[in-house]
Amino acid sequence: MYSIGELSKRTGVKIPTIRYYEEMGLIDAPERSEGNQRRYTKDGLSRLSFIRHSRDLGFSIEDIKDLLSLSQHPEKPCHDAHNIAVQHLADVQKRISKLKRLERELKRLSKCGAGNIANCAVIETLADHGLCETEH
Amino acid sequence: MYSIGELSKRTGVKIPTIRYYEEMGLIDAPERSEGNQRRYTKDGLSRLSFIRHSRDLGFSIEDIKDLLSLSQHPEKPCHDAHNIAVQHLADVQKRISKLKRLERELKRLSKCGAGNIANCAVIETLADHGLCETEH
DNA sequence: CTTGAACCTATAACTACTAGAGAGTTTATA
DNA sequence: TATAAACTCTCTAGTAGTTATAGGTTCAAG
Repeated sequence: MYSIGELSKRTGVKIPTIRYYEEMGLIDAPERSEGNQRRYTKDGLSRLSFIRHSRDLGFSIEDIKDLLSLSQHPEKPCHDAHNIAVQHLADVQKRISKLKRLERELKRLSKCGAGNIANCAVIETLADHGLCETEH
Repeated sequence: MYSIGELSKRTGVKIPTIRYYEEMGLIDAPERSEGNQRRYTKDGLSRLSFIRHSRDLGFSIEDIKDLLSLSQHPEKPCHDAHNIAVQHLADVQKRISKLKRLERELKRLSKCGAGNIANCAVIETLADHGLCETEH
């Protein structure tokens, strides 16, 4: 049996976040001690690790709910889990290419040689989208 | 003079968002019509464009406040604007490399050949961080 | 003058947490 | 066994940057 603090240390998930996950229905409400404190089993620990790990990989709470309920049914086909991962991969790739465009723009922008605001490329570029090299 | 709806169409910023920016002090409260509706000038339009453009580039509301007040003082040196942009560039580059690690992991993860959940690499990997190739 | 679109304020929801107050519980040590 | 330190409890509110909703008012065209 782990207290919430121990669970937190073992998984790296902060205490209020664990309680938040409980409220959101990601983890079951655990048993309580006589004094009403949460007491977790090994199962609770591994479920929270799963969540932690999924969050690290950027899955949303909703996605994780789906993944968790899938993982509860080992006999089912895994298209669904697969689809969630592939969809998420697509999202990540979209974000990467958007950020790369942004990086190019900011690099250009930060090469400002002017001495004062009046001729500063940063301000000028922000004021006028037409000066941009790429669309965003 | 533009109504809020016209301003919204011209800048691509949604109406509630414009009102939110006003509340946050990013834009000045504009004059009102006799019936208490907002009426914007060309200045209001270009200020909002500046904001829109800065948000597109991922600057925070606070950064934009600084950039706006800098742009109001053309005689000042532009180190500050420059610093904000450079700092932001560093953030963006950090985000990119984090996402790329994630992309690698997800690509590996989504190549799941199993037929059912029991052997599905997606679920398995999420359940056990030890199976990951990279740190995250 | 009427109608319908656009506008007003105020409030709540969203995501995924984090922080704080004030009270109760558990555990380690004297 | 007493007490103090550390931990946990619930509840509320705050974060960023919007978006949505409700119930009412105003504007512009026909």
